Amino acid sequence: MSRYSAAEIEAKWQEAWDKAGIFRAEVAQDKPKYYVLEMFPYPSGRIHMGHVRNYTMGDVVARYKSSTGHNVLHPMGWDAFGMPAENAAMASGGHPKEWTYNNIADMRGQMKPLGLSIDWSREFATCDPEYYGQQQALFLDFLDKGLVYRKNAVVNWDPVDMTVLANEQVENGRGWRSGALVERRELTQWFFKISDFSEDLLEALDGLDDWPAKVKLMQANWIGKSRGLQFSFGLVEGEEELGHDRVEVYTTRPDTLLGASFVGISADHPLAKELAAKDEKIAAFCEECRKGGTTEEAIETAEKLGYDTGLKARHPFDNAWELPVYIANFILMDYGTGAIFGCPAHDPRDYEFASKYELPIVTTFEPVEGEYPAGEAFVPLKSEKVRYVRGFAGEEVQTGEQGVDAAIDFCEANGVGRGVTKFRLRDWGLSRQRYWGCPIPVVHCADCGVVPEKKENLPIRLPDDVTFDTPGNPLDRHPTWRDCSCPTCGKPARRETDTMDTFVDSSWYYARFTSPRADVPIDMTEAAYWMNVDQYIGGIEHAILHLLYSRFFARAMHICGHLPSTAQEPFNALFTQGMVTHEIYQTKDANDRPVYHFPEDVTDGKLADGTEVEIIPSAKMSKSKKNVVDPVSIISAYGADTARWFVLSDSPPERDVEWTAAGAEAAHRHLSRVYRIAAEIDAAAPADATEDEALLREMHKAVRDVTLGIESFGFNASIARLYAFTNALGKSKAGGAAKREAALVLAQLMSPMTPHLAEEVWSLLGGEGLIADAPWPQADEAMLVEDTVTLPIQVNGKRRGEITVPRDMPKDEVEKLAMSSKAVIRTLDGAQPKKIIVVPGRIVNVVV
RNA sequence: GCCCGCGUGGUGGAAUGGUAGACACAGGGGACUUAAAAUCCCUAGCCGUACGGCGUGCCGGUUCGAGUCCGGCCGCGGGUACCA
Repeated sequence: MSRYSAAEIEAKWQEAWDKAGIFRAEVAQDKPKYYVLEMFPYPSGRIHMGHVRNYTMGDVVARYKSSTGHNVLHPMGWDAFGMPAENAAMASGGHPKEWTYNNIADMRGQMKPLGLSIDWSREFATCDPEYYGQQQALFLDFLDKGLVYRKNAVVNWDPVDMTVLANEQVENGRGWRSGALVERRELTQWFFKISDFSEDLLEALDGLDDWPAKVKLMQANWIGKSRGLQFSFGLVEGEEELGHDRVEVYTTRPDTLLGASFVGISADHPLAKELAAKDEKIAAFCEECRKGGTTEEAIETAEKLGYDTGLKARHPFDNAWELPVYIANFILMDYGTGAIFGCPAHDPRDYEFASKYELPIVTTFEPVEGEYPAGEAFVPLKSEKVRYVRGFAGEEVQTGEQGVDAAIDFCEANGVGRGVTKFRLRDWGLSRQRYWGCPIPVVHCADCGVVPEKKENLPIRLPDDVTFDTPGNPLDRHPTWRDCSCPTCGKPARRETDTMDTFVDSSWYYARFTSPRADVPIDMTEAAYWMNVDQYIGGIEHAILHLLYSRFFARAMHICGHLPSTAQEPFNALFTQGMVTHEIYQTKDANDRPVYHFPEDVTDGKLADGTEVEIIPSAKMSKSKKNVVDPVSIISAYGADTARWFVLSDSPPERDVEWTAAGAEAAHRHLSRVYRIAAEIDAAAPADATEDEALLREMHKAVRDVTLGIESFGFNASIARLYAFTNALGKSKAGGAAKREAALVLAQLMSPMTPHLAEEVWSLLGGEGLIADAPWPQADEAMLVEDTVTLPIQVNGKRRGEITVPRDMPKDEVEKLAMSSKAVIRTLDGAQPKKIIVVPGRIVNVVV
């Protein structure tokens, strides 16, 4: 008997699958289709365990669906544009294109040995001109339909490198290379009108039954629908001096209007700009407000700063009541009207601000019962009832929600503003001042203005002859690339040098996979058959942006005739998987700074020279912490099936999984055991045919449980069940025929996770054809029914004993039996039960 | 700061509101072996010699019954619109 040799087996079966071409997906109208997609990888150059886990999960689904009669589409591609390629070019002088395509070749080479059931004929990279050219065509169609426009928006500006920085390139408010203090600066940028779809994107979440509730909640909060009051404060100084006689504000808490203590405006508000033009101190303060990065986090956590403009605003309910007007650094021009009224008593930010500038804090409502909180803003849930002490509409005691509604009604009736619905969702700025992205296909003409490029001129290709020796966008400083002629008038003109956000690339790749070589963005016949993605799998980090942008894109593509209306929600089911983590091994250098060590250099908590390492609990694998395990080395040591089995076995798929060397060895030992059990089935062993039924019952239960596990993404549960079934098979004294049947079914149940080993066992035991082509086994209901059940017996909710009864025993008989059991008699000790609860087939609880 | 998650033995984890710890790792004991490896069997939450008590991050609540539901804390992770 030969031993389990993953290397031999895996190469053999991968070749067999290739030869049979079974993963090639083609339209077949007579079969139900199933489209499985994992979020495609960024080509960093090396696959990591997270990829192995993500793609193995997709592969389990793909192989399972295929064996249940579906025509499966399971493609793979590369999210190939982005900053790391440019960073690599800056660091080591290469070219982003060369770097990216080399990385793709490397990663493809590392991925293929995993034995994934992928249709590689559909592979593409988003940096292929054939892909981004079609993306440019989509952009032009969007432009034509009014879904794209230009406006000013703020970016992180590095005043030393004279370049725009990404948020991750800003560290503690400074540019990562220059170290200069970053400023917010306005640029004219291209935008997608995603805000036109706010209501639809929000409402359609309800229909996404197979999406995680948390993702839908996050998206709903992100879209942020709110109802509030828009009104204006009249300014005490008239418009002769200012050009402004009022400040328009939006508030979601108009019920607290009598608690107003100041009016705040953004440093980018037109009024602030006007004041800044006349007053150097105000100008300097507005500059101060623009310091730091553009992230919401940076703005929200920065110290609250305000500047009293000296202007006064009149309270809308009382002309004599004057409020100071402040410019404040925490008010965003992008949201609402760029101006607020401050109600310190019921808003933490306003409270902090008012405390700092010694502004009044006026309570408008109190708790119905209990203490009013001291030293902080009182902000109960809007659904909670409060007592209004400075209310002006509705009941004295009502919920915040009722108070807001009543306040809006009152204000509208009295001519103070109007109730409006607003969304937090902002339009999607897609301009990037970078080289390695899809060029925006428009031309700037001195006479015609901004003109779309002609479709027949697409793709607008990136030039290859660029350098990265100086900061900034190489397209801007290229000697000739910008030169072109105006598509409208033919005169010399200049190309747009902004490229697209890489989120654009990943917002439609799922649709392009249905017709990856089409000379239009999407072949509608193919899309009609293959869309939607039936199961999408990827990381929770994409819960908001990528998925929201993709949902918008599918709608926009439909409007432009590139997707059927049924594909406007492109992902039927979503699954978000956890990360692969590993413990971290650390020692300290002479200066007490941490030094990290690779897992392969640590044995029993010691380095080769005997130095003890400190073990830090598991964290996401990262190169800087050296807590990485390379899938390539695992595959060469144990085989792909072991890696696949392990990443699925130890944790629920939505949670993180910790990679441990011991776990990987155990996985490999188990697979060897399965191989050995299968190989030994033919050998003569003492057999007892009366054991057959017990084994076959176990088999049918395993079929039921493993199938249920796969269908509900409980891969770890399926694997636990497979361990148990393997143990039963290993110990069984049943006859050869029953064992052979059980082992063939075991191979089938394992085939989505460990396809190579499954094929080997299948062929060893005389299975017909490829296991990858065999139909999924069915559980026989008759074999699943148990005659008796064991019921735990509780007294006052504590378990005191158990009884075994026929499964359909009537309640009162179960009750009698329970009451006469030794455990109950002893525990009751003569006491009379108040109540006896019998849950059939589940539990008996005696309450004293 | 704000939004969303997660927290169970020495470890990874299991558990439609119904026997907490399935399955596995590490551990302990044993069989086989001259010995080892491999394999197989048994054992195992914690405390207590038995009966028993305590246990799912912490505090409180709902329930006959809570890991699971509700409220409040603590810790960790994801997102925060130019990382992908």
